[in-house]
Amino acid sequence: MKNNTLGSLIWLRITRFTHQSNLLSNEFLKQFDITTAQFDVLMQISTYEPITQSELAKKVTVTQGGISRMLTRLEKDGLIKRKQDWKIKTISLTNKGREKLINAFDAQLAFQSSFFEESLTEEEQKTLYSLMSRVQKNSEMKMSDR
Amino acid sequence: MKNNTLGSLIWLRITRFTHQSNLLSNEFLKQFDITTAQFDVLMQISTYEPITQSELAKKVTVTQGGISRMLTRLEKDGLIKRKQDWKIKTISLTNKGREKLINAFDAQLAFQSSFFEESLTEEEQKTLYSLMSRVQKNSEMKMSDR
DNA sequence: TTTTTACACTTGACTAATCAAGTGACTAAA
DNA sequence: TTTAGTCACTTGATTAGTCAAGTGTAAAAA
Repeated sequence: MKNNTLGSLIWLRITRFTHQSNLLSNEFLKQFDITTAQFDVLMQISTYEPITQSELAKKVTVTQGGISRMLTRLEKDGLIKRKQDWKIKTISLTNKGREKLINAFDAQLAFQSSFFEESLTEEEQKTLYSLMSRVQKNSEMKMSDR
Repeated sequence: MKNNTLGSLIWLRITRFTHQSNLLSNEFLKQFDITTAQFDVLMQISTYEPITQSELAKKVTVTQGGISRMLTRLEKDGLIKRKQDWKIKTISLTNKGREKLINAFDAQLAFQSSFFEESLTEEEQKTLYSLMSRVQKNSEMKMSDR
């Protein structure tokens, strides 16, 4: 077993950061009685509603099965509604869901941003964004040609 | 709802990348009959063995409960062994676990690195590493003072 | 000596995701 | 008109994690 590569060190940092910031974010969002994953889904619905489940699944990069269960939970909490239109199901926010999202939106974005604003300058954040964009696009490409 | 901040855009890229690269990595590691999370744990055990469960939990940034379940799975597969020493349990690799890790190690590190090597220059990778290190350390700090 | 405290670990209830097999409804070929 | 196919969605089995309450053992206090 040879030594750690630069790439594997970056990978570890990114993985750890994602895990930690997710935990902190879930803790933060508890005041709105919502999780990070749910916030993500609600955001996408509010942007694209009315939207089908399969389209939504693609937007949040989750499988059909994953989105099905997630929506079941959100529906149970009364945040979204599914309507059987023809043979597909159309998703939209309920008033309760819309309210919850509006309440959480600014706070959550500020919270997410704080991770970077606290540790990097504006210039460095721009650099990080451009580097991560390229890395992420590359992995997206790898996903599609499987 | 005001517009997206720079930080929230970075956050999205990082989150998506982590999710995608994890899926791809799990797919890749199937040839070794192991998952990304398991590889991570085996790596830490091999570096620090013999190690207690609570120490290990800290190394892989997972809760006590999480590591307990993970080790149950790894033990069931015969990759690690737990020994009740005094009142604490000491974890170490079995021969099977050590072999599996040695087999997968180089390939997995090369796989992880490929994400960055394919999309960034050596110089850019160094920049990304230094930026992500600072961001991750900041989130680690936030984790500890809760 | 009994009782409390502290620590290491486990477990139950839950969220969130995967894959793969299973429904249910409409569409097109036999 | 029956049959086969396709598409959108659901569901069962599994992995992986959280939190919080529970268990068992050893040391310290009563």
